[in-house]
Amino acid sequence: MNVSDPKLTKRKLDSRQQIIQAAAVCFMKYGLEKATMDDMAGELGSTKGRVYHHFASKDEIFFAVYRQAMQFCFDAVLPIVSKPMPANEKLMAMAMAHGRVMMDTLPFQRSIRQGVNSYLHGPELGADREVLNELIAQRNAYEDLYRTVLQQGLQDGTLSTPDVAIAGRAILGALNSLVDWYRVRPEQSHADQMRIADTLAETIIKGMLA
Amino acid sequence: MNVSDPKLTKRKLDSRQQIIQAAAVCFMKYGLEKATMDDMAGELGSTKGRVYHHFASKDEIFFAVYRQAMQFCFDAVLPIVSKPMPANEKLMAMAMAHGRVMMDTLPFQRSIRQGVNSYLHGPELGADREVLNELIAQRNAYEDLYRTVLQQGLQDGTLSTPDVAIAGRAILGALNSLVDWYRVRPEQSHADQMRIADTLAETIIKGMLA
DNA sequence: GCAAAAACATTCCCACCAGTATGTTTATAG
DNA sequence: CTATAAACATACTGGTGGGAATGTTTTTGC
Repeated sequence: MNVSDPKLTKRKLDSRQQIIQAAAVCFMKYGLEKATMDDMAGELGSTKGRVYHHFASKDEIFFAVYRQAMQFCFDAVLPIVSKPMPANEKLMAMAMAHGRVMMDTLPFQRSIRQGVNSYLHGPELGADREVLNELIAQRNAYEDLYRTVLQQGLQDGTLSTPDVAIAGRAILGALNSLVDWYRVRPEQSHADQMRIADTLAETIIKGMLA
Repeated sequence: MNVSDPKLTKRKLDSRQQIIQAAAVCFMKYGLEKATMDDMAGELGSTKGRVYHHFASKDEIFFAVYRQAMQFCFDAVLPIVSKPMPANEKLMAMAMAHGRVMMDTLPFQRSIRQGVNSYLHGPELGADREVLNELIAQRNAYEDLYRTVLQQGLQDGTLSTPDVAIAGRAILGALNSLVDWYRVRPEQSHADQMRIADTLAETIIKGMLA
Protein backbone atom coordinates (compact mmCIF):
# COMPACT_ATOMS: atom_id res chain seq x y z
CA MET A 1 0.00 0.00 0.00
CA ASN A 2 2.87 2.34 -0.76
CA VAL A 3 2.30 5.63 -2.49
CA SER A 4 0.97 4.94 -5.97
CA ASP A 5 1.72 1.33 -6.69
CA PRO A 6 2.40 1.70 -10.42
CA LYS A 7 0.76 -1.59 -11.37
CA LEU A 8 -2.47 -0.87 -9.59
CA THR A 9 -2.68 2.79 -10.42
CA LYS A 10 -1.96 2.15 -14.05
CA ARG A 11 -4.81 -0.35 -14.35
CA LYS A 12 -7.22 2.03 -12.68
CA LEU A 13 -6.23 4.99 -14.81
CA ASP A 14 -6.49 2.93 -17.95
CA SER A 15 -10.00 1.86 -17.14
CA ARG A 16 -10.96 5.41 -16.30
CA GLN A 17 -9.52 6.58 -19.58
CA GLN A 18 -11.51 4.01 -21.51
CA ILE A 19 -14.68 5.18 -19.86
CA ILE A 20 -13.91 8.81 -20.61
CA GLN A 21 -13.30 7.98 -24.24
CA ALA A 22 -16.54 6.02 -24.49
CA ALA A 23 -18.42 8.82 -22.78
CA ALA A 24 -17.07 11.35 -25.27
CA VAL A 25 -18.22 9.18 -28.16
CA CYS A 26 -21.69 8.80 -26.64
CA PHE A 27 -21.99 12.48 -25.89
CA MET A 28 -21.16 13.18 -29.50
CA LYS A 29 -23.51 10.54 -30.88
CA TYR A 30 -26.58 11.11 -28.74
CA GLY A 31 -26.02 14.53 -27.25
CA LEU A 32 -25.12 15.50 -23.72
CA GLU A 33 -28.42 14.77 -22.01
CA LYS A 34 -29.72 12.01 -24.21
CA ALA A 35 -26.62 9.89 -23.74
CA THR A 36 -27.37 7.53 -20.88
CA MET A 37 -25.01 5.77 -18.52
CA ASP A 38 -26.07 2.51 -20.12
CA ASP A 39 -25.09 3.90 -23.51
CA MET A 40 -21.58 4.54 -22.28
CA ALA A 41 -21.38 1.10 -20.71
CA GLY A 42 -22.67 -0.42 -23.92
CA GLU A 43 -20.02 1.45 -25.90
CA LEU A 44 -17.48 -0.32 -23.66
CA GLY A 45 -19.19 -3.70 -23.91
CA SER A 46 -19.77 -3.38 -20.22
CA THR A 47 -22.40 -2.29 -17.69
CA LYS A 48 -23.20 0.66 -15.50
CA GLY A 49 -21.55 -0.98 -12.53
CA ARG A 50 -18.16 -0.41 -14.04
CA VAL A 51 -18.83 3.24 -14.78
CA TYR A 52 -20.15 4.01 -11.31
CA HIS A 53 -17.20 2.22 -9.78
CA HIS A 54 -14.93 4.88 -11.23
CA PHE A 55 -17.18 7.94 -11.36
CA ALA A 56 -19.67 9.17 -8.82
CA SER A 57 -22.06 10.78 -11.28
CA LYS A 58 -22.75 11.65 -14.88
CA ASP A 59 -21.60 15.19 -14.21
CA GLU A 60 -18.26 13.93 -12.98
CA ILE A 61 -17.76 12.03 -16.22
CA PHE A 62 -18.55 15.09 -18.24
CA PHE A 63 -16.04 17.07 -16.21
CA ALA A 64 -13.42 14.45 -16.96
CA VAL A 65 -14.22 14.67 -20.67
CA TYR A 66 -13.99 18.44 -20.42
CA ARG A 67 -10.58 18.32 -18.74
CA GLN A 68 -9.30 15.92 -21.35
CA ALA A 69 -10.55 18.12 -24.17
CA MET A 70 -8.88 21.19 -22.74
CA GLN A 71 -5.70 19.22 -22.16
CA PHE A 72 -5.61 18.28 -25.83
CA CYS A 73 -5.85 21.96 -26.75
CA PHE A 74 -3.18 23.10 -24.31
CA ASP A 75 -0.83 20.32 -25.36
CA ALA A 76 -1.13 21.37 -28.97
CA VAL A 77 -0.87 25.12 -28.52
CA LEU A 78 1.37 25.76 -25.50
CA PRO A 79 4.56 24.60 -27.25
CA ILE A 80 3.89 27.18 -29.97
CA VAL A 81 3.23 29.95 -27.47
CA SER A 82 6.57 29.44 -25.79
CA LYS A 83 8.45 29.56 -29.08
CA PRO A 84 10.13 32.83 -30.06
CA MET A 85 8.33 34.02 -33.18
CA PRO A 86 6.75 37.17 -34.52
CA ALA A 87 3.19 37.46 -33.30
CA ASN A 88 1.58 37.07 -36.69
CA GLU A 89 3.35 33.79 -37.41
CA LYS A 90 2.68 32.57 -33.92
CA LEU A 91 -1.03 33.33 -34.14
CA MET A 92 -1.27 31.51 -37.44
CA ALA A 93 0.51 28.48 -36.06
CA MET A 94 -1.72 28.47 -32.98
CA ALA A 95 -4.86 28.70 -35.08
CA MET A 96 -3.76 25.83 -37.28
CA ALA A 97 -2.85 23.72 -34.30
CA HIS A 98 -6.20 24.42 -32.71
CA GLY A 99 -8.07 23.51 -35.85
CA ARG A 100 -6.13 20.28 -36.12
CA VAL A 101 -6.88 19.37 -32.54
CA MET A 102 -10.57 19.97 -33.18
CA MET A 103 -10.54 17.33 -35.87
CA ASP A 104 -8.22 14.89 -34.15
CA THR A 105 -10.22 14.87 -30.93
CA LEU A 106 -13.65 15.52 -32.37
CA PRO A 107 -15.73 13.52 -29.85
CA PHE A 108 -14.22 15.38 -26.91
CA GLN A 109 -14.48 18.79 -28.46
CA ARG A 110 -18.03 18.33 -29.60
CA SER A 111 -19.01 17.11 -26.16
CA ILE A 112 -17.70 20.11 -24.30
CA ARG A 113 -19.17 22.44 -26.89
CA GLN A 114 -22.61 21.20 -26.02
CA GLY A 115 -21.81 20.92 -22.36
CA VAL A 116 -20.60 24.44 -21.91
CA ASN A 117 -24.05 25.69 -22.75
CA SER A 118 -26.04 23.02 -20.96
CA TYR A 119 -24.07 23.17 -17.75
CA LEU A 120 -23.17 26.83 -17.61
CA HIS A 121 -26.61 28.30 -18.05
CA GLY A 122 -28.31 26.10 -15.49
CA PRO A 123 -29.07 27.62 -12.10
CA GLU A 124 -28.54 24.19 -10.49
CA LEU A 125 -25.22 22.48 -9.83
CA GLY A 126 -24.98 23.08 -6.12
CA ALA A 127 -22.08 20.89 -5.10
CA ASP A 128 -19.99 20.83 -8.26
CA ARG A 129 -19.90 24.57 -8.66
CA GLU A 130 -16.24 24.88 -7.72
CA VAL A 131 -15.29 22.19 -10.22
CA LEU A 132 -17.22 24.00 -12.91
CA ASN A 133 -15.56 27.28 -12.02
CA GLU A 134 -12.19 25.61 -12.39
CA LEU A 135 -13.12 24.41 -15.86
CA ILE A 136 -14.35 27.82 -16.87
CA ALA A 137 -11.11 29.32 -15.61
CA GLN A 138 -9.18 26.82 -17.71
CA ARG A 139 -11.10 27.83 -20.79
CA ASN A 140 -10.51 31.49 -20.09
CA ALA A 141 -6.82 30.81 -19.66
CA TYR A 142 -6.78 29.09 -23.01
CA GLU A 143 -8.59 31.91 -24.75
CA ASP A 144 -6.22 34.35 -23.10
CA LEU A 145 -3.36 32.74 -24.98
CA TYR A 146 -4.87 34.06 -28.19
CA ARG A 147 -5.67 37.48 -26.82
CA THR A 148 -2.14 37.81 -25.50
CA VAL A 149 -0.61 37.02 -28.85
CA LEU A 150 -3.00 39.44 -30.52
CA GLN A 151 -1.89 42.14 -28.09
CA GLN A 152 1.75 41.35 -28.81
CA GLY A 153 1.01 41.63 -32.50
CA LEU A 154 -0.44 45.09 -32.03
CA GLN A 155 2.75 46.13 -30.25
CA ASP A 156 5.29 44.64 -32.62
CA GLY A 157 3.20 45.82 -35.56
CA THR A 158 2.62 42.46 -37.18
CA LEU A 159 -1.08 42.28 -36.35
CA SER A 160 -3.98 44.68 -36.56
CA THR A 161 -7.47 44.62 -35.12
CA PRO A 162 -9.92 47.17 -33.76
CA ASP A 163 -10.69 45.04 -30.70
CA VAL A 164 -8.50 42.30 -29.27
CA ALA A 165 -11.29 40.63 -27.29
CA ILE A 166 -13.63 40.47 -30.27
CA ALA A 167 -10.86 39.30 -32.56
CA GLY A 168 -10.10 36.49 -30.13
CA ARG A 169 -13.74 35.47 -30.10
CA ALA A 170 -13.86 35.57 -33.88
CA ILE A 171 -10.85 33.31 -34.22
CA LEU A 172 -12.04 30.71 -31.76
CA GLY A 173 -15.62 30.97 -32.96
CA ALA A 174 -14.62 30.22 -36.52
CA LEU A 175 -12.22 27.45 -35.58
CA ASN A 176 -14.55 25.80 -33.09
CA SER A 177 -17.34 25.79 -35.64
CA LEU A 178 -15.36 22.97 -37.23
CA VAL A 179 -16.83 20.52 -34.78
CA ASP A 180 -20.31 21.55 -35.85
CA TRP A 181 -20.04 21.25 -39.58
CA TYR A 182 -17.17 18.87 -40.17
CA ARG A 183 -18.30 15.35 -40.99
CA VAL A 184 -15.84 12.51 -41.22
CA ARG A 185 -15.87 11.14 -44.72
CA PRO A 186 -14.35 7.72 -45.30
CA GLU A 187 -12.59 8.67 -48.53
CA GLN A 188 -10.89 11.57 -46.79
CA SER A 189 -7.35 11.07 -45.59
CA HIS A 190 -5.96 12.61 -42.45
CA ALA A 191 -3.94 14.98 -44.62
CA ASP A 192 -7.18 16.21 -46.19
CA GLN A 193 -8.55 16.94 -42.74
CA MET A 194 -5.49 18.92 -41.83
CA ARG A 195 -5.75 20.90 -45.05
CA ILE A 196 -9.28 21.91 -44.12
CA ALA A 197 -8.14 23.03 -40.68
CA ASP A 198 -5.22 24.95 -42.14
CA THR A 199 -7.30 26.67 -44.78
CA LEU A 200 -9.82 27.70 -42.17
CA ALA A 201 -7.04 29.09 -39.98
CA GLU A 202 -5.52 31.02 -42.86
CA THR A 203 -8.87 32.41 -43.88
CA ILE A 204 -9.63 33.79 -40.45
CA ILE A 205 -6.15 35.01 -39.47
CA LYS A 206 -5.51 36.73 -42.79
CA GLY A 207 -7.83 39.56 -41.83
CA MET A 208 -5.79 40.35 -38.75
CA LEU A 209 -2.42 40.75 -40.38
CA ALA A 210 -1.06 44.26 -40.33
CA MET B 1 -66.06 28.88 -41.46
CA ASN B 2 -64.64 30.60 -44.48
CA VAL B 3 -61.00 30.35 -45.38
CA SER B 4 -58.99 31.97 -42.62
CA ASP B 5 -61.40 34.02 -40.62
CA PRO B 6 -59.05 36.84 -39.67
CA LYS B 7 -60.43 37.25 -36.16
CA LEU B 8 -60.15 33.62 -35.20
CA THR B 9 -56.92 32.94 -36.97
CA LYS B 10 -55.34 36.02 -35.49
CA ARG B 11 -56.14 34.94 -31.93
CA LYS B 12 -54.80 31.47 -32.55
CA LEU B 13 -51.65 32.69 -34.16
CA ASP B 14 -51.05 35.18 -31.37
CA SER B 15 -51.32 32.50 -28.74
CA ARG B 16 -49.03 30.24 -30.71
CA GLN B 17 -46.55 33.06 -31.04
CA GLN B 18 -46.57 33.66 -27.31
CA ILE B 19 -45.84 30.03 -26.67
CA ILE B 20 -43.01 30.02 -29.19
CA GLN B 21 -41.48 33.06 -27.57
CA ALA B 22 -41.75 31.52 -24.10
CA ALA B 23 -40.28 28.28 -25.38
CA ALA B 24 -37.31 30.10 -26.86
CA VAL B 25 -36.66 31.83 -23.54
CA CYS B 26 -36.86 28.53 -21.67
CA PHE B 27 -34.64 26.75 -24.14
CA MET B 28 -32.09 29.48 -23.66
CA LYS B 29 -32.37 29.52 -19.87
CA TYR B 30 -32.41 25.82 -19.12
CA GLY B 31 -31.10 24.22 -22.28
CA LEU B 32 -32.94 22.26 -24.92
CA GLU B 33 -33.58 19.05 -23.01
CA LYS B 34 -33.72 20.41 -19.51
CA ALA B 35 -36.46 22.88 -20.35
CA THR B 36 -39.73 21.18 -19.50
CA MET B 37 -43.19 21.76 -20.85
CA ASP B 38 -44.16 23.03 -17.42
CA ASP B 39 -41.32 25.53 -17.59
CA MET B 40 -42.70 26.98 -20.79
CA ALA B 41 -46.21 27.10 -19.36
CA GLY B 42 -44.86 28.74 -16.23
CA GLU B 43 -43.08 31.33 -18.35
CA LEU B 44 -46.50 32.15 -19.78
CA GLY B 45 -48.24 32.09 -16.40
CA SER B 46 -50.19 29.17 -17.75
CA THR B 47 -50.23 25.38 -17.77
CA LYS B 48 -49.27 22.52 -20.03
CA GLY B 49 -52.81 22.21 -21.29
CA ARG B 50 -52.47 25.41 -23.25
CA VAL B 51 -49.21 24.37 -24.83
CA TYR B 52 -50.46 20.96 -25.87
CA HIS B 53 -53.58 22.52 -27.32
CA HIS B 54 -51.44 24.29 -29.90
CA PHE B 55 -48.52 21.92 -30.30
CA ALA B 56 -48.54 18.16 -30.50
CA SER B 57 -45.13 17.63 -28.95
CA LYS B 58 -42.03 19.26 -27.61
CA ASP B 59 -40.28 18.58 -30.89
CA GLU B 60 -42.97 20.50 -32.75
CA ILE B 61 -42.39 23.51 -30.54
CA PHE B 62 -38.70 23.39 -31.18
CA PHE B 63 -39.36 23.23 -34.89
CA ALA B 64 -41.51 26.33 -34.62
CA VAL B 65 -38.74 28.12 -32.72
CA TYR B 66 -36.31 27.01 -35.40
CA ARG B 67 -38.51 28.34 -38.21
CA GLN B 68 -38.91 31.65 -36.44
CA ALA B 69 -35.18 31.97 -35.89
CA MET B 70 -34.43 31.32 -39.53
CA GLN B 71 -37.15 33.73 -40.56
CA PHE B 72 -35.50 36.47 -38.53
CA CYS B 73 -32.25 35.82 -40.37
CA PHE B 74 -33.81 35.78 -43.82
CA ASP B 75 -35.81 38.93 -43.12
CA ALA B 76 -32.66 40.76 -42.13
CA VAL B 77 -30.38 39.55 -44.90
CA LEU B 78 -32.54 38.97 -47.99
CA PRO B 79 -33.19 42.70 -48.59
CA ILE B 80 -29.44 43.23 -48.71
CA VAL B 81 -28.89 40.35 -51.09
CA SER B 82 -31.32 41.75 -53.61
CA LYS B 83 -29.69 45.16 -53.56
CA PRO B 84 -27.26 46.03 -56.35
CA MET B 85 -23.89 46.46 -54.68
CA PRO B 86 -20.33 45.29 -55.17
CA ALA B 87 -19.84 41.90 -53.54
CA ASN B 88 -17.45 43.10 -50.85
CA GLU B 89 -19.83 45.77 -49.58
CA LYS B 90 -22.73 43.39 -49.80
CA LEU B 91 -20.94 40.70 -47.82
CA MET B 92 -20.03 43.19 -45.12
CA ALA B 93 -23.60 44.44 -44.89
CA MET B 94 -24.90 40.89 -44.69
CA ALA B 95 -22.46 39.96 -41.95
CA MET B 96 -23.39 43.01 -39.91
CA ALA B 97 -27.07 42.33 -40.35
CA HIS B 98 -26.58 38.73 -39.29
CA GLY B 99 -24.65 39.73 -36.22
CA ARG B 100 -27.33 42.21 -35.26
CA VAL B 101 -30.05 39.63 -35.66
CA MET B 102 -28.11 37.26 -33.41
CA MET B 103 -28.25 39.81 -30.62
CA ASP B 104 -31.76 41.04 -31.26
CA THR B 105 -33.25 37.55 -31.27
CA LEU B 106 -30.84 35.90 -28.87
CA PRO B 107 -33.25 33.38 -27.26
CA PHE B 108 -34.26 31.98 -30.63
CA GLN B 109 -30.77 31.80 -32.04
CA ARG B 110 -29.31 30.19 -28.98
CA SER B 111 -32.08 27.62 -28.96
CA ILE B 112 -31.55 26.47 -32.49
CA ARG B 113 -27.81 26.42 -32.01
CA GLN B 114 -28.21 23.80 -29.32
CA GLY B 115 -30.99 22.06 -31.13
CA VAL B 116 -29.20 21.58 -34.38
CA ASN B 117 -26.73 19.33 -32.66
CA SER B 118 -29.12 17.54 -30.34
CA TYR B 119 -31.68 16.79 -33.01
CA LEU B 120 -29.50 16.27 -36.01
CA HIS B 121 -27.16 13.69 -34.58
CA GLY B 122 -29.87 11.52 -33.08
CA PRO B 123 -30.74 8.31 -34.91
CA GLU B 124 -34.34 8.63 -33.71
CA LEU B 125 -36.95 11.06 -35.02
CA GLY B 126 -38.98 8.65 -37.09
CA ALA B 127 -42.01 10.70 -38.01
CA ASP B 128 -40.62 14.21 -38.03
CA ARG B 129 -37.74 13.41 -40.31
CA GLU B 130 -39.23 15.27 -43.28
CA VAL B 131 -39.82 18.36 -41.14
CA LEU B 132 -36.24 18.25 -39.96
CA ASN B 133 -35.00 17.88 -43.51
CA GLU B 134 -36.97 20.96 -44.47
CA LEU B 135 -35.31 22.92 -41.68
CA ILE B 136 -31.87 21.71 -42.69
CA ALA B 137 -32.63 22.74 -46.25
CA GLN B 138 -33.61 26.18 -45.03
CA ARG B 139 -30.35 26.54 -43.18
CA ASN B 140 -28.41 25.44 -46.22
CA ALA B 141 -30.27 27.96 -48.35
CA TYR B 142 -29.34 30.67 -45.89
CA GLU B 143 -25.69 29.69 -45.84
CA ASP B 144 -25.76 29.58 -49.60
CA LEU B 145 -26.54 33.28 -49.66
CA TYR B 146 -23.10 33.92 -48.21
CA ARG B 147 -21.34 31.46 -50.48
CA THR B 148 -23.02 32.99 -53.51
CA VAL B 149 -21.86 36.48 -52.61
CA LEU B 150 -18.37 35.16 -51.97
CA GLN B 151 -18.38 33.59 -55.40
CA GLN B 152 -19.55 36.85 -56.96
CA GLY B 153 -16.76 38.63 -55.15
CA LEU B 154 -14.19 36.29 -56.65
CA GLN B 155 -15.55 37.09 -60.10
CA ASP B 156 -15.84 40.85 -59.79
CA GLY B 157 -12.49 40.94 -58.03
CA THR B 158 -13.65 42.58 -54.81
CA LEU B 159 -13.20 39.47 -52.66
CA SER B 160 -10.51 36.86 -52.25
CA THR B 161 -10.45 33.48 -50.53
CA PRO B 162 -8.79 30.12 -51.17
CA ASP B 163 -12.03 28.22 -50.53
CA VAL B 164 -15.54 29.65 -50.75
CA ALA B 165 -17.14 26.89 -48.70
CA ILE B 166 -14.65 27.23 -45.87
CA ALA B 167 -14.83 31.00 -45.97
CA GLY B 168 -18.58 30.79 -45.62
CA ARG B 169 -18.23 28.48 -42.63
CA ALA B 170 -15.69 30.83 -41.08
CA ILE B 171 -17.97 33.83 -41.42
CA LEU B 172 -21.03 32.16 -39.96
CA GLY B 173 -19.00 30.34 -37.34
CA ALA B 174 -17.53 33.57 -36.05
CA LEU B 175 -20.81 35.47 -36.19
CA ASN B 176 -22.88 32.70 -34.63
CA SER B 177 -20.42 32.38 -31.79
CA LEU B 178 -21.95 35.64 -30.59
CA VAL B 179 -24.83 33.74 -29.07
CA ASP B 180 -22.37 31.68 -27.04
CA TRP B 181 -20.27 34.38 -25.49
CA TYR B 182 -22.42 37.48 -25.57
CA ARG B 183 -24.04 38.23 -22.25
CA VAL B 184 -26.61 40.95 -21.90
CA ARG B 185 -25.32 43.62 -19.56
CA PRO B 186 -27.81 46.07 -18.10
CA GLU B 187 -25.57 49.10 -18.54
CA GLN B 188 -25.16 48.33 -22.22
CA SER B 189 -27.35 50.18 -24.67
CA HIS B 190 -28.71 48.68 -27.84
CA ALA B 191 -26.25 50.81 -29.78
CA ASP B 192 -23.40 49.19 -27.84
CA GLN B 193 -24.70 45.78 -28.83
CA MET B 194 -24.81 46.78 -32.46
CA ARG B 195 -21.26 48.08 -32.26
CA ILE B 196 -20.10 44.69 -31.02
CA ALA B 197 -21.87 42.95 -33.88
CA ASP B 198 -20.45 45.38 -36.41
CA THR B 199 -16.92 45.13 -35.10
CA LEU B 200 -17.13 41.35 -35.21
CA ALA B 201 -18.40 41.47 -38.79
CA GLU B 202 -15.63 43.86 -39.86
CA THR B 203 -13.00 41.74 -38.17
CA ILE B 204 -14.00 38.59 -39.97
CA ILE B 205 -14.80 40.05 -43.40
CA LYS B 206 -11.66 42.15 -43.57
CA GLY B 207 -9.60 39.05 -44.31
CA MET B 208 -11.62 38.27 -47.39
CA LEU B 209 -11.30 41.58 -49.14
CA ALA B 210 -9.25 41.47 -52.31
C1' DG C 1 -78.99 33.66 -26.10
C1' DC C 2 -77.75 29.16 -27.40
C1' DA C 3 -75.48 25.13 -29.12
C1' DA C 4 -70.88 24.02 -30.46
C1' DA C 5 -66.30 24.35 -30.65
C1' DA C 6 -62.16 26.45 -29.40
C1' DA C 7 -59.05 27.54 -25.57
C1' DC C 8 -57.63 26.55 -21.93
C1' DA C 9 -56.85 24.02 -16.75
C1' DT C 10 -56.46 19.69 -13.96
C1' DT C 11 -55.30 15.19 -13.22
C1' DC C 12 -53.26 11.12 -14.17
C1' DC C 13 -50.10 7.60 -16.28
C1' DC C 14 -46.01 5.41 -17.54
C1' DA C 15 -41.59 5.10 -19.76
C1' DC C 16 -37.12 6.23 -18.92
C1' DC C 17 -32.95 6.97 -16.58
C1' DA C 18 -29.65 8.47 -12.80
C1' DG C 19 -28.27 6.51 -8.92
C1' DT C 20 -28.12 2.55 -5.25
C1' DA C 21 -27.74 -1.90 -3.17
C1' DT C 22 -26.02 -6.08 -3.53
C1' DG C 23 -23.99 -10.10 -5.57
C1' DT C 24 -19.94 -12.20 -8.10
C1' DT C 25 -15.51 -12.50 -10.03
C1' DT C 26 -10.74 -11.32 -10.34
C1' DA C 27 -6.45 -9.64 -8.77
C1' DT C 28 -3.27 -8.50 -5.01
C1' DA C 29 -0.90 -9.02 -0.52
C1' DG C 30 1.17 -11.73 2.91
C1' DC D 1 -3.23 -20.95 -0.50
C1' DT D 2 -5.98 -17.76 1.64
C1' DA D 3 -8.41 -13.44 2.97
C1' DT D 4 -9.08 -9.16 1.35
C1' DA D 5 -10.18 -5.61 -1.47
C1' DA D 6 -10.65 -3.94 -5.95
C1' DA D 7 -13.29 -4.39 -10.29
C1' DC D 8 -16.78 -5.36 -12.07
C1' DA D 9 -22.10 -7.40 -13.12
C1' DT D 10 -27.06 -7.75 -11.80
C1' DA D 11 -31.21 -6.22 -9.94
C1' DC D 12 -33.84 -2.75 -8.09
C1' DT D 13 -35.82 2.04 -6.87
C1' DG D 14 -37.42 6.77 -7.05
C1' DG D 15 -38.12 10.92 -9.24
C1' DT D 16 -39.04 13.23 -13.28
C1' DG D 17 -41.09 14.78 -17.32
C1' DG D 18 -43.60 13.91 -21.87
C1' DG D 19 -47.85 13.23 -23.19
C1' DA D 20 -52.93 11.61 -22.82
C1' DA D 21 -57.51 11.89 -20.77
C1' DT D 22 -60.78 14.56 -18.99
C1' DG D 23 -63.01 18.58 -17.01
C1' DT D 24 -64.08 23.70 -17.22
C1' DT D 25 -64.48 28.17 -19.17
C1' DT D 26 -64.68 31.31 -22.87
C1' DT D 27 -65.50 32.53 -27.49
C1' DT D 28 -67.93 32.25 -31.96
C1' DG D 29 -71.41 31.36 -35.39
C1' DC D 30 -76.26 31.55 -36.13
